[in-house]
Amino acid sequence: MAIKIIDKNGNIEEIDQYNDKIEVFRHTAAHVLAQAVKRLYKDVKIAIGPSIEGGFYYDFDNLEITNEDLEKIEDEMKKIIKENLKIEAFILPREKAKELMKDEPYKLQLIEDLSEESEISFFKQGDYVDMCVGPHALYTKAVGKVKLFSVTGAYWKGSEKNKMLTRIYGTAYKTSEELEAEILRREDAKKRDHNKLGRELELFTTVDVIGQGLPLLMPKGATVVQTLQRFVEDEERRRGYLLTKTPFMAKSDLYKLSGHWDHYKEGMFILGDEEVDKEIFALRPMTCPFQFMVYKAKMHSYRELPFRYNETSTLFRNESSGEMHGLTRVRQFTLSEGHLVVRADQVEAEFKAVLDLIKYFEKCLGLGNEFTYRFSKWDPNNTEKYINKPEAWEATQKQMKSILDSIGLDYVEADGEAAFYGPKLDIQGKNVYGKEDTIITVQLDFALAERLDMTYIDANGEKVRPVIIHRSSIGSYERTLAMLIEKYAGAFPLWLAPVQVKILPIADAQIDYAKEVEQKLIMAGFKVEVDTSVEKLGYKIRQAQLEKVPYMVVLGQKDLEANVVSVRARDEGKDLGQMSADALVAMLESQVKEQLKK
RNA sequence: GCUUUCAUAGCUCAGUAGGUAGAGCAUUUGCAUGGUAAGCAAAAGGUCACCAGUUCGAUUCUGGUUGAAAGCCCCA
Repeated sequence: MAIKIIDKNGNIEEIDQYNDKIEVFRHTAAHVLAQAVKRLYKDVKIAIGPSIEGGFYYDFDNLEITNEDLEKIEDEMKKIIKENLKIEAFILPREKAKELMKDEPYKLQLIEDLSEESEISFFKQGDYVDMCVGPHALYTKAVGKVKLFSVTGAYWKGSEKNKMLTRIYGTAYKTSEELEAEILRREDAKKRDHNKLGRELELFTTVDVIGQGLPLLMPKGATVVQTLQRFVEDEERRRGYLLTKTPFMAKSDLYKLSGHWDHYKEGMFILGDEEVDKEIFALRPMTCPFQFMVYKAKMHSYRELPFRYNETSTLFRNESSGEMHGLTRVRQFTLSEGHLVVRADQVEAEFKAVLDLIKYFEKCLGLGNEFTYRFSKWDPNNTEKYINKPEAWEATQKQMKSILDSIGLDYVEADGEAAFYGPKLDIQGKNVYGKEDTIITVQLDFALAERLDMTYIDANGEKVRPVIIHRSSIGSYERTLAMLIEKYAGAFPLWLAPVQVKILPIADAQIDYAKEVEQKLIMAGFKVEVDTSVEKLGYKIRQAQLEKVPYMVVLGQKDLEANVVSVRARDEGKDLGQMSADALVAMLESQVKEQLKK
């Protein structure tokens, strides 16, 4: 059955499928929400209410409610939908529009932002009129089933300088089955949330008296990070990287040289008081200037370049208090951070090699499909935030774009997301709730070599400025761990699992044998635990499953006598039967090898 | 930093309309148990996040601090 929608000029279109224009119905749902709020609360001012991925929201001023009130508003929305109000579109000239919206200060501001000659469109449903470009459903019944999720604050026009409004989030679907499925999906996402699951699996914890944004990796979490770190450092060495270990802090002089003092001071932990102390220090928020000093410690010939420095680098950033979240937004984190000092003619090849390394890590972690690419450019109007050299920005961005295009990378462009010294390729990951974070970044830097007076001697004996590529290969270990927890719902692939094999002796008589098998697996490099409790086997298996251990080894009298082990795999709950301990080691080794295949 | 909500045992939560608190799971002990998804019993465990105020008395009311959740603004 066709559903009708109406645009701002009053044209009516018939569509077959609700889902083809789902954003239209959700946008209309936002209007229904505003209408419901207006009916229930006097003196509320409306701001804007668009459809967004997965739903819609509407912003209000002068509305003080809590989550408990949402049910009441939802009921009013259902009533409006049931009333099946007809939606009418009309257009007014600017002055008339202002007259109509005289009691809606936010709408008036929006009118002010529009050009003088523009005509302004309105949509009306019953007693409610909203200024809006549409289109909308022709009748409120077409909105379908609605659900409100939360009430939060949001700045007017997205600027912290403006007033904070009250935002209500919700969603709409054609049928209640689809709506129920979405609610279930959201509940399921909660179960994978690294901030919950990571604590349950004893990967990390936080402590009030230690502070916000300072998670503690517990033995299991630390083991996963250690596995990752060894893997990254070994692979980088194979690819010609040179390891550095540089200080976690420096005098302010260093950051003044690099420009971080001017551009990033707010984000740094500063030790000492500029007014009082002769010398003040700051914990490092990036490794760049430290590794540059390693380069500068001696003269370099053009023949030596490129230099590829990497460091498993602990960084400190003084994030504002409302930002901290689990392992994804913290004040201290460890980044696989590297800087390549290259000649201009090497930029392209080195940039591509960095991407190749990143792709390899993505593959081994199984995160390839989770990522999207963002080409982050500067904002020429924001000279506060960026080094103000328009020609250099244009040239560097052009070069980066051509490299990205030449390897056929699928990316989106974003203005105003660059580093202060150059454009970035950001590799973005999404958490279980759809929120995006930068996981890995590669940056082309035209500025810092000059600021820090870095040079090499070219074939003519002249001093020349190198180009610098800033790069991470796996991102911050904390944030990557969070991605992995959510991707695998805690059931890590064998090579990453903090406990790879759990040995379950059936009775005390097999404990010595269990220790023997454990020793064999440990010597082969595997992470093993023996369950020495006196519980029944079924109970032990249940525990191992809750811990999401990849392999369980059951040892009973029969196994001991035959000198074999009975193996169960976590995945698909497969029973692999009896095998010798050596065969088990061989099986595990080949599986790890397969998982890390180039 | 801002808006809203919140903080009771290791975890999940109940409770006290102001008189210092309870359950399930986990832990410990005893008993039971050689074989595939939670055996039975007992014990232990809490300055009810912290600091003030009101009160004869505060875990409960008020204010502040710290920490947590969702979102905004920022950001790897």
